[in-house]
Amino acid sequence: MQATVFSPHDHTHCVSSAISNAQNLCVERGVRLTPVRQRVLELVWRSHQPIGAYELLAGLVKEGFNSAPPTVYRALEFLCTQGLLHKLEGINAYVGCCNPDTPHQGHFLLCKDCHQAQELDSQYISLAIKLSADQHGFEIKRHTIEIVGICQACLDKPKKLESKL
Amino acid sequence: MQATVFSPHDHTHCVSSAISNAQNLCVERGVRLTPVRQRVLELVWRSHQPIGAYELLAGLVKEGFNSAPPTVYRALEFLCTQGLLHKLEGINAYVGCCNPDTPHQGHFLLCKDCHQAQELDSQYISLAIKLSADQHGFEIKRHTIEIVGICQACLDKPKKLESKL
DNA sequence: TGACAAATTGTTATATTATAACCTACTATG
DNA sequence: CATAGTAGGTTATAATATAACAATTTGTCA
Repeated sequence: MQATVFSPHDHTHCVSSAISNAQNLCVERGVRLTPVRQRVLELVWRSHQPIGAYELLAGLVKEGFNSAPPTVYRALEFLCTQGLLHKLEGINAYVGCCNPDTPHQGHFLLCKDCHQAQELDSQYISLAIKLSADQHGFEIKRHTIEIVGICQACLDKPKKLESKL
Repeated sequence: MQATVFSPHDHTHCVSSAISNAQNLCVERGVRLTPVRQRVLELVWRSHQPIGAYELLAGLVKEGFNSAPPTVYRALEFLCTQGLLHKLEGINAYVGCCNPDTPHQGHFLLCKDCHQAQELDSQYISLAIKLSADQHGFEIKRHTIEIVGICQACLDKPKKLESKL
């Protein structure tokens, strides 16, 4: 099976490579990855799970940024617009995008147990959606695909201790 | 093209048939479609668009129900659990389900212009999602599919007046 | 350089969405 | 009618998000 967020990996590397990739992209696009924006991006990537706006805010404040909610929401809006993050609508949380170079809408598997989010890259899903929309003469602007369930790692885990209590 | 919410139709009939269908279903299932629950269901169906919890609350209060937010959220939870409504996560709003007899997850086209929601019934989307999840050994509990864009009716409409101003 | 325009962030206040906790009233059943 | 379970009422507050305006920084170009 391919590597996923559900399997162990060097997350520090994920973070640093995501940041440097973002820096390059922003230079190419002539937009500014300001300190606040970069810090938010790092905080999202550093989290091993989707993370909410107010948790990010707490992170910023802890690091000396003099921030309030609008600061975070603006940074999140910028980062989502640039395709560097995706928002998970079902849980009001944000995750880093693994492939921001080619802008796209995210499709996600969300584990109810470990709370990790795995971004999918399925041509079939995109195609099926396109077909359905076309049948209705509907012009797609964006879409949200969030699949909630239990990931393989959690399915394989031994049952919780509570069963022994 | 098939009839959709985007095309004109007798909405009064939609409402009354949805309610009587719901009444039958609840009897069959041995659950109670109480006055508050039925009223919320009617208000959702009567709206020509997805409708939010607080707007529903206002409707209840206007009709003499002595209600507060928990009342509405409880009714919505019941109705969603029974498959009588779907929640649109992207806009925190609710729509009636056209086929509550066979429980399912909704797939929606949401028009940015007229704000109507069309529920899809695409085997392809369901299949594509199932395939992707299976590839990752992921067990699906539920999913959210929301496609935002412009519906055919709105695409066909003459351009807005503002272009003449 | 200096001055202006545009973009970004700070700041305060508030809107919107949702739930916790506890109490009361109703409903079905024996 | 006693009572257990379900539903709704009530108050308070949590969690999420934005409006509006001021201050600051950045880029540009005369």
